[in-house]
Amino acid sequence: MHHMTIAPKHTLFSQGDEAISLYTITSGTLRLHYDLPDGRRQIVGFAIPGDFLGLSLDPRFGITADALTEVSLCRFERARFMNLIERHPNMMRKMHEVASHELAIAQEHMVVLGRRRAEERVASFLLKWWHRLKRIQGASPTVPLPMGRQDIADHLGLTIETVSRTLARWMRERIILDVPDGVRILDAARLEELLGN
Amino acid sequence: MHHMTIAPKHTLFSQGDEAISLYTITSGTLRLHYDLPDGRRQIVGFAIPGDFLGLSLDPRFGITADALTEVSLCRFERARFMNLIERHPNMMRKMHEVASHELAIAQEHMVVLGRRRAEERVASFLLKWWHRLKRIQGASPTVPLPMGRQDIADHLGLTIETVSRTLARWMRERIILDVPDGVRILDAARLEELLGN
DNA sequence: GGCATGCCTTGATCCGCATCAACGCATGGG
DNA sequence: CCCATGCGTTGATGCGGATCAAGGCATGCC
Repeated sequence: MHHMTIAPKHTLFSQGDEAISLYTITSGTLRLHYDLPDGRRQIVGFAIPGDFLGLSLDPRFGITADALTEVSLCRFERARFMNLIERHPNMMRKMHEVASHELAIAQEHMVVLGRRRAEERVASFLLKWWHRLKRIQGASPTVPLPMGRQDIADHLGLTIETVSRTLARWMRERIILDVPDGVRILDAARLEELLGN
Repeated sequence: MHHMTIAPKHTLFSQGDEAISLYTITSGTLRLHYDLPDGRRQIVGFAIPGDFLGLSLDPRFGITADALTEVSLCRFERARFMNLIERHPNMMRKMHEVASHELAIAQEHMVVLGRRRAEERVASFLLKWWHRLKRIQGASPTVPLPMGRQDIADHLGLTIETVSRTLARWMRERIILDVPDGVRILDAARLEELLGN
């Protein structure tokens, strides 16, 4: 086990790399994405403190992880970690719990990508991100957005223009307020409504 | 542990149900879907013999599973199963392997839903389904499609019309051949090409 | 300062797929 | 048989979001 830090825009691991390590994040945000050879990109999620990376048992990473901010994390040599953990059923159970919870999250995101309209997608993203950050920064209505507009677009299956226009409209309508490096949520109820359950 | 059978169009479990059981499929096909209150539906996957259902540790099912064909399966009382399995690290490890593999599948499907065009989506579906069935029915170029066109559409984030037109075009172009309850793949290389890697 | 670079915004236009509509065809029940 | 029902196909039209294009505004380097 070994502490480490990576700088913004640097890559922790890439899709196809041998998955010899496993990480837990202690500070910062990463984006997790799958890249197509022609440049199209799908961000499958963002990782924040408390999250695990590489807990899959596949021999290679299926996705790329890179830092949006400065990121601190603990790195474990995987073979050793698995060895250790297999002696502790509770730990193993916990790992499985985390993995299967991530599966549920992924399935919900499929609904967003497959069946929701642009505005619903952005509302879904903003509300989910906000709720997720509560564990870290409490219930503040100010939501930091360390990812750029293009990242949000690549997470939601939209273009940067559509994301930008949607947020701009909400600012005009006083649903959100533009603040440095994020937004402040003024009318969460309205956002829930736009989400359309 | 207990064998059981369910009839086509019948529901095994619904989203929100208490997840007291866990299943392994021995024959037949199910669709797994997430429903929005307004009727929109996302099919997150199809389950075939060998697959597990309900191995998540969430107390409730996040999705609905219903039978497309007659389905046979083994049902386990979950608490008992988990109790048993925690004494067997190898089993637990296997469960985790299955869950994390499903997560990888789900992430790949996000790319399809978020970043691929209609024709690529259908090609992706057809090829993946075909490869998956090889484990069951060998390498035959005849692909049974127990799911209807609407199900394919709801899996791919398209409409039934787009799926129907795409398959019809491929039939005209002799890429596939219409056979009862499925299609025969005549030109797999062309499909791979249409997938665009 | 001047200029380049990266990121975001805003407007105009376009197009891929959804929507709307009609029809075909099988199955089953009276 | 007739008719209803469910599912798939096919064509015509429309629209939501992509694409194309231009400009704004930081930041940083020379």
